[in-house]
Amino acid sequence: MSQPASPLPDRGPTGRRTAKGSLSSTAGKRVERPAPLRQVVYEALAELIINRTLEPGQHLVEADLAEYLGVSRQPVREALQRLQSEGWVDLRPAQGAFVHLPTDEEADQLLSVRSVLETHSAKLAAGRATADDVKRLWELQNTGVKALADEDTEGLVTANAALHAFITQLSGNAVLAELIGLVDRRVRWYYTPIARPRGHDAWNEHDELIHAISDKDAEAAEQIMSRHTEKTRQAYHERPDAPRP
Amino acid sequence: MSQPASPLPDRGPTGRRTAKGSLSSTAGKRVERPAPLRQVVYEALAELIINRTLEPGQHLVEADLAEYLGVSRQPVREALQRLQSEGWVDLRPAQGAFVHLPTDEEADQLLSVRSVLETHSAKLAAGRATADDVKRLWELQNTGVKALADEDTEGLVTANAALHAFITQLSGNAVLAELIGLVDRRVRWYYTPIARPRGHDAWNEHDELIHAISDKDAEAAEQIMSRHTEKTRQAYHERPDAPRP
DNA sequence: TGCCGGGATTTTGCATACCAAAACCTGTAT
DNA sequence: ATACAGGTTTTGGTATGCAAAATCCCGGCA
Repeated sequence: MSQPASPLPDRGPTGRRTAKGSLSSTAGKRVERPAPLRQVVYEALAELIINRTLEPGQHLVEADLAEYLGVSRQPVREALQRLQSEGWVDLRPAQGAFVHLPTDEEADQLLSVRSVLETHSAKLAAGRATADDVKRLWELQNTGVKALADEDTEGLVTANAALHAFITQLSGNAVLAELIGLVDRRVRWYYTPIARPRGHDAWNEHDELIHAISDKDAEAAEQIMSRHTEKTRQAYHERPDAPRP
Repeated sequence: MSQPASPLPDRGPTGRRTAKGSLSSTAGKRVERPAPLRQVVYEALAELIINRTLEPGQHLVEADLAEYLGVSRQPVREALQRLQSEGWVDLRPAQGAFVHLPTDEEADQLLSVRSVLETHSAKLAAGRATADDVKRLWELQNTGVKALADEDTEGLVTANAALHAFITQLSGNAVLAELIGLVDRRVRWYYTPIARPRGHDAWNEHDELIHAISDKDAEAAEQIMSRHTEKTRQAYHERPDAPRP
C-alpha cells in the first residue's frame, strides 16, 4: 500500500462531508448554540480560582464540585483537565486536582515570556494598524486612565488586559494571540496586587506606545513594549508582599 | 468574614496534607506509576496524526477510536479534548473531532512564533550553559550531522528536535520551555517535508550557534538563532509542494 | 510523649449502560 | 435537480459500579 490504511471503519473520503455550501464561509454566524457544559464549568472554576474563593493549594474533589455546580462528574473532570493544561490546577495522579500554588520563580518566568511575546506582537501591530484601530486604542487608553483616576483597581486590570488584547489582535498572528491569551490570563492572577502602584507609569507608557503604533514605527513600538513589560516584571519583584532577601 | 468561605465541604486548612516528609523532596523518584490511560490514548492518537495514519480533515468517532484502542469512550474523550487544546484536532460542537487541517498561513504564524521563542531561549541558554552542557550539545550536533550524512530523514528530524529541546532546557525558564515544546511539536508536523533540503545549512548554523553558546556570547547566540529559525520559515515557503502564486 | 502500622474510608480512574438533542444521511416526491 | 420527511448516527451528558491507590484514623509500642 502506498498510503497506510486507516485502522478505523471506513466513513468515506474525509469522513463526513466537509463543510461546503453556497453561502460565503466568512463571518457565517451560526444559530445560537448553548455552550457545552464542560466549558461553563471551566469558566466557573477559573473564576472561583481567580477571585481566590478557591485558595492555592486547596484540594478540589470532583464529587464536591459536581454537586456544588449541579452537574455530573464528567464535565467537571473535563474542565479540571483543561484547567491543568493552562496552569490553574495541578492534577496529581490518583490524587486529583489541587489549585496551583504559584511560586515566585514561576511568576518571573511567566512575566518574562509575556514580555517576549507582547514585544513581538507590538512590532507586528505597528505595521498593520489602521486609523480606525488607532482610534479604538485611544478609546481603550481613556478607559484605563479613567479607572486610574477613579482608583478602581478591578477596572484598571480589566482595561489593561483589554488594551493589551487589542494590540495582540492587531498583530494579525492568531497563534501568537492565542499564546498571549493564555499567558496573560495567568499573569493577571499575579498582577492584581501591583496594578495600583504600577498604574501611573504603565499608562504613560501605553500612551507612548499608541503614538508609536499610530506612526507605524515598528521599531519604536517594539522597544517601548519591551521596556513596558520589563518594568512590570520589575514591579512584581518590588511589590509590597515580596519575600525578603 | 474577612476571607470568603469556600462553598465546598470543609476538608481542613489545605485539604489533604501537603506533601511533607523527612526525606529530601529534591529528585524524589517515585515508585513506577502506570501512565493514566487518557495519557496513553493521547500519545497514541498524536502519533497516528503525526505519521499521517489519520489524515487531516478526517472525522474521528469516539466509539471507533475506543474500540480500536480497546478502551472506553471516557479516556478517548479526554484525550481528544487535550489534542484540541494543543491544536491537533478541531472539536466541533455536537459533531465531534476532526483532524486539524493546517493552513499555510497558520504554519507561517507558528514558525514565526517559534522563531521568537527559540531566539529568546538561545539568548538565555548562552548565559547559563556549563562546560558539560556544551559537551552535550556537541554530541547532539554530531548525531544530527551523522543522520544528515546517512540521509536518514526521520533521524534528522528527531536529532533537530533533540538539539533545540536541549537548548530550550538550558534556558532555565520552565514556562518558556513548555511553550516551545508545544509549538515545536506542531512545527515538526509541517517540517518533515523540508528537513532534507534544509538540512545542510541548518546544521552549519547549529555549529555556529553552539560556538556562540560555548563563548557565553548571548547576543551572538540570539542573532544566530533568529537567522536560523527565520531561514527555516523561508524554507517552508519555498518547499516543493508549496502553493503556486 | 512521639512514632509506627494496619485497617477503614475516601477519591480517583475507568467501564458500562442509557438517553435526549443535534446533525447527518437517504429515499421519495415535487 | 431540489426539497422535504423520516430514520440513523453521534455527541454530550447522566447515573452507577468498582478496583486500585492514597489518605486518614486509631490504637499499640517504645
